[in-house]
Amino acid sequence: MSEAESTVGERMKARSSNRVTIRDVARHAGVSKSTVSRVLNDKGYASSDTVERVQRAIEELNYVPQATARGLASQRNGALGLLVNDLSTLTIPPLLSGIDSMIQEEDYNLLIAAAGHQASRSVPLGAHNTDGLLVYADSVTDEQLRRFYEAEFPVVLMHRHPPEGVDIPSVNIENRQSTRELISHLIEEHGYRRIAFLRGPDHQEDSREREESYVETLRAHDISVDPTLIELGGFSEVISRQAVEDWLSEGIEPDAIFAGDDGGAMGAIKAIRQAGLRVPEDIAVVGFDDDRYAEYGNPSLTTVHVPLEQVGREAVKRLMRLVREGAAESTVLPTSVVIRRSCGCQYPEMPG
Amino acid sequence: MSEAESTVGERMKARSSNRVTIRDVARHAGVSKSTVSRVLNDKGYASSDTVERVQRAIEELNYVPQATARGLASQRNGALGLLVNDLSTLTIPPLLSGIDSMIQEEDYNLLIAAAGHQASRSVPLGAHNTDGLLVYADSVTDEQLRRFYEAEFPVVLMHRHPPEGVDIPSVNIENRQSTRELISHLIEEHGYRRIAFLRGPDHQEDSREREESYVETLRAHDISVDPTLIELGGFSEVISRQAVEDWLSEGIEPDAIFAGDDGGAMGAIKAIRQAGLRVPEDIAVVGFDDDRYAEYGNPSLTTVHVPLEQVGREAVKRLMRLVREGAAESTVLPTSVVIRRSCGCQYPEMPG
DNA sequence: TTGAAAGCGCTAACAT
DNA sequence: ATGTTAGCGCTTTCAA
Repeated sequence: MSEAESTVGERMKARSSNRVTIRDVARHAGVSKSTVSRVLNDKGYASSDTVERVQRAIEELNYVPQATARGLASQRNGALGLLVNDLSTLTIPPLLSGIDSMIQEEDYNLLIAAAGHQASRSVPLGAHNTDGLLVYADSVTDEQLRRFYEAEFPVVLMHRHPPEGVDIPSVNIENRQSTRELISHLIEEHGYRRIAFLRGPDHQEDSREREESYVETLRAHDISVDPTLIELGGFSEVISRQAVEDWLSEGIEPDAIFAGDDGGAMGAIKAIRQAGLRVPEDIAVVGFDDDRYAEYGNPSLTTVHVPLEQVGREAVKRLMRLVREGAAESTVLPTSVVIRRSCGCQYPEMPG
Repeated sequence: MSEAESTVGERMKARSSNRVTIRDVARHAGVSKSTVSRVLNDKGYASSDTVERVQRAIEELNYVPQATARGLASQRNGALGLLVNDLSTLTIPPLLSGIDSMIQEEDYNLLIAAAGHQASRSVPLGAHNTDGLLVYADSVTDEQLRRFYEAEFPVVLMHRHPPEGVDIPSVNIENRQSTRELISHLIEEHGYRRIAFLRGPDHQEDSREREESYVETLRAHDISVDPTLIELGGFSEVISRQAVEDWLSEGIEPDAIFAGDDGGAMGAIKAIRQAGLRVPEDIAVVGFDDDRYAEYGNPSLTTVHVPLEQVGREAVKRLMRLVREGAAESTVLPTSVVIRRSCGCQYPEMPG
C-alpha cells in the first residue's frame, strides 16, 4: 500500500482528530509524507510542480508542523532559553527586546525563566527543552555552568565571565573605564573627595569591576578609601535607600554617592531628600545603566550608558554560532558616561 | 524478553549516545519504562520500594525527561505562550514577573514573542508549540483571535476584551473610574479647564476607555471638549513629545495634559521644559500606569497605579483553568489614582 | 525525484 | 503493582 493512499480506518482516524498532520497534507497533495517534509524543510530534491502542490495543500489545510514531533524526530528543540535573576528589573526590557528580535530572525523560539534567588536550585531550562542557553549574570552557579560546559551544551554568558577552566563565550560590558571617567569627573570637575559607593550583590561581576575601578580611581587621585563609605546597595532601590538613611542618621555625609546601578541611585536620592537635603547641592548622586527613567529623574541622573539591547543581540548571534558551528568568540561592549544634573552639572535640556 | 533487560546491541547504542533516556533509567533501576514513567508523573500505583529505586536511578544518571518526546506522547507542549506588541516597554517587567512566577508554580514553561508592529503576520505561537496563549492588548488581530476560539485553543486576553461573539476570558483593568477621578481632581482641586489628552494607539482599548472617560468627565463639569486638544501620543514618549511640541509651537497652551500613559507623560514634560515652561506651574501633566520611574520623575508624576504583576498572575491562573477545565472567568482589576507633584499638588515625600 | 520504513523518547491503554 | 504494546507526528536513511 502506498503511503499516499488511505484506508477507511485511516480516514476515520483522521476525522476523529481535528488536528491537521503531515499525513493529511500528503494525502491532500497526493504525495508521501517524506515529500511534504522535504518541501517543509527545503531539503533534498523536489520538482517545482510538487513543491507547489504541497504548498497549496499546506495553505488549504492550514497546516502547521507540530513542534514536539518535529523536535523529537530531528533531535532539536527549536528554542533558545534565557535565564535571568529577576524579570522585574528595569534593565530587562531593552535586553529582552534585543534578544527577541534576533531570535525571531533566526526562526527560533524564546523560552524564559527567572531563577529567583535560589540560583542553587536545578535550572528549569537545559538540553531537555532548548538548543542553547543565554545566561545573565549570576542566575546560575559556577557549578551548573561547568556541567553545561562538560555536557557540551551551548551556553553564552551575559554580564559575566566563565569560571576558571570553562571556555564559554560571553558578552560583557566595559565597567572599569567608564567608572574611572565617572569618578574622575566627580573629583576633578566638582572637587568631591568623600565619595561613597553602593555595592551590588556580592557575586555580580559588574559590581565588583565597578568597585575595583572606583577604588583605583580614588587612589590615583590620592584619596584614601574610607571603608565606612562603602555599603551594600544590592542593585536595589530599597536596600540602597536604607543604606543611605543609615549613613545620614549616623551623621555620615559624603560629598557624592556612586550607586552601583540606577535603581540604587534612585533609592539614594529618595533617602537624601527625605533627610531634608538636596541633590546635588548637598550630596551628589551618580548611577550606572542609564535606565529609561535616568533622564527623567529628579534631578536627572548622571550615569553610564549600557547598550543592553545590543548585549542581547550579540549574545543571540554568538549562541547561534555556537549551536551551528560549535564555537563563538567573546566580546566586551563599550559604555559611555552620560553627564546630567545629579552630579552637580547643568544638564542642558532641562531649564526650570 | 523483558524490557528491564538489555541486549549487547542496546548497550552499545546506549553508549554511543551520551543522552540519558528513560530506558537507561529503567535498566538501572531494574524496572520497565512504564514504571519509570509512572514514578516520573506520579501516576498510577507504585510500591514505595520501587519509587525509591527509580528515583535513585534518576539521580545517579542525572536523568531529565526530554520535553519533545514527552510532549509528543502526551499531546501537550508543557509551555504557555505570551504575545506582546513590544518587549521594550516599561510596563513589561512587572507583567513578566507576575506571569513567570505563576507559571513556574504550575510547572510550565514560558514562551515569549513580540508581535512587532505587524500584528497581521502569522502568530509565531499557537497550538503547535504551546498549550495556551496569553495575549496582551492588540498584539494579535480580532481575526486571529477568532481562529483560536474556533479551534478551541485556550487563550486569555490581557488589557483587551474579546471581539463580538468570541467568548475568551480576559483580565482587564479599571480605566474609566480612575480616569474620572484623575480628571475631576485636575478640575476641582486645581481649577484647570483646558485639559488636553494624548491618545494611545488607535486599537488599544485602554486608551479608548480612558479617552471616553476623559470626555465624559469634562462634560460632567460643563467643559466643552476641544478637539484640537486631543492628539495622538501613541503610548510613546517620542510621539507624545512631538505632539506637545506641535501644540506649543502653534501657541496652544493647555492648563494640563492628560497623557494616556506614563511614557507619554515623560515626553510631554520634556517638550514643555524644552519650551522654557515649567511643570506643573505653567502646564500640569498627569499620566497612567505608575511605571517604576513615575515617582522619581521631575517633577514626580501624578498618575494611576495599575497592578500589572497581578494582571500577569491572574491571567496565568485563568489560562491554567482554561487548559485544565475548559472554562475560566474574566475579571477587571481595580486601579487607583496616585497624586504626586506633576498635577500641581505638594507631594509629601519630596522636599526641596 | 519520490516513497517506504524505521525510529526519535516518551506516555497510556491494556494485560497480568 | 508492574510489564507489554502501540503509537504520538515528524525526519531521515535507504531504495527505487
